[in-house]
Amino acid sequence: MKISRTEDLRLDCQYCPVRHRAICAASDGSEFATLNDIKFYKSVPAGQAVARRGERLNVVASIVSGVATLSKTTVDGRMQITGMLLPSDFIGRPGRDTCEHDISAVTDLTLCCFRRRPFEDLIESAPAIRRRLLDIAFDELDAARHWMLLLGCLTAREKIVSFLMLVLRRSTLPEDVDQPVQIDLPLSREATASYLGLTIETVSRQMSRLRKEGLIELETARRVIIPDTSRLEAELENAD
Amino acid sequence: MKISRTEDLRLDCQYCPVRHRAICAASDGSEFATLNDIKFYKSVPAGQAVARRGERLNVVASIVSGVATLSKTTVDGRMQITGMLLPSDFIGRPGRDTCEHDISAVTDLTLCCFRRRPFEDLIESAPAIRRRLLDIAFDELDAARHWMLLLGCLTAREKIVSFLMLVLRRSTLPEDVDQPVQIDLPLSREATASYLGLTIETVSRQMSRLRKEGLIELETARRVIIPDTSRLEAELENAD
DNA sequence: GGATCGTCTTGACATGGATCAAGGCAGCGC
DNA sequence: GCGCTGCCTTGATCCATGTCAAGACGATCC
Repeated sequence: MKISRTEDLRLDCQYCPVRHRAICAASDGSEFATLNDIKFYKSVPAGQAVARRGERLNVVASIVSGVATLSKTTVDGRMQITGMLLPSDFIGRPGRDTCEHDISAVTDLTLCCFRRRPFEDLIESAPAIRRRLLDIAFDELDAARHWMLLLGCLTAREKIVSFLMLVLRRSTLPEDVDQPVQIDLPLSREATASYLGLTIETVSRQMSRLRKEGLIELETARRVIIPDTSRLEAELENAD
Repeated sequence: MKISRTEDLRLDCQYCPVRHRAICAASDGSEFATLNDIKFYKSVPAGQAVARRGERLNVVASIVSGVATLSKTTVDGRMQITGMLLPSDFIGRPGRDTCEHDISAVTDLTLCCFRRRPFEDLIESAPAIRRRLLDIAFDELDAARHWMLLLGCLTAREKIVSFLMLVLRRSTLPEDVDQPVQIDLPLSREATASYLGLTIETVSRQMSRLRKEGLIELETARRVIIPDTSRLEAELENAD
């Protein structure tokens, strides 16, 4: 995709919903002003590719709103989603001009973009951004390795529960603990299956089973109610 | 593990076998001199833990020689090796004082260590080190995500072939292409199984099958001869 | 309402890899 | 030599998950 400037769509950074978690989180003063100055917003509609593997990618970006996936596909069509990108997550790699993954917009997406070259220069001169970037990279690395444990060792049921807990953690926090919580799954069954290294049928069956056991309720296929968070989490007592 | 200074064991960096691939690769001049100055070597015997998950780790290090693994274990004992660390690979995380993984010496290990705090300071003042560190982190992230494709989508046979190709790539380069190549597997069957998300029996069976098909020869269980590299690689035509 | 389409669920069956169990083989101490 | 011990291989069997197939459900359009 050619990412081009979407004029006018420029929220002032100080009102940005991901101000305190994104790449800019640790910046203030002139660093923050510079970021505010050189950023530009970009919208990507649901279903569209943000970038494809091997493609040139001359921007880096933070997700302001929406959900995207990182994925890889074998030549015969098997796909693995290697990351689910939620608001505040970072896209792109400074110092590398081609993209290692397919990046897809799962929902409509708002990206806060920076042209790669100026951003790379900024890294050199802006210590808070640089530290945040390094921290983001290592956090992502830890998360990826943790996901390897899930893919390599966990059962289908444990994978599903892990996924639900992941979505729960990244959701807007429930005000009351021990109250029933409602979460909206960001991914379709197909994408969920691909993320967990399962098939769509297995995902569906395990969800049904959790429902029959009363661990979750399914208001719709994508809207899940968790009556008792701790009981669901207890399903992971052996995993994790 | 308490990593303590091992005096006298201080090779001059300019003769270091991993000089051009490790964290120091991009450094020269005063940066390089500083690294040379503050580094200390540490030996870890085969089988011993370098660090355990959750443990405090006040050093970062490069592997000078030997092989180590990163792994995670579920409470009920299922283990996933999340990384195989070979000479020049980096251990530790600046900005974080506890270790996310179990790190084990597979063979006798020589580590080139830096105390974490001084190293963190160095990152701030030494641009080449900082850039190299960022690059290492992103490379590791790409590798981890690529491994997720392997764990989630590949068959046992494809996993084994991928592993053999990985070892081949990281081995001392064969002078002649299209000549039979001999590789020594750094991991036991058990560790290999854990790395690939398989059982030891499946690893053994797939190795035997590749042998019967003439794709590999097994001089011993750990020493593999690949008569025709391209034929083995062709086994991955659908994967990867 | 009915037709259509995409997504999800459910059932029946197949199978790749796990599990359980036995034995081989090399290295080492005696 | 002999008996360990650790690691690896092989065989028999099982089972969790994949595969194939049929519907169910909800949204949208007419």
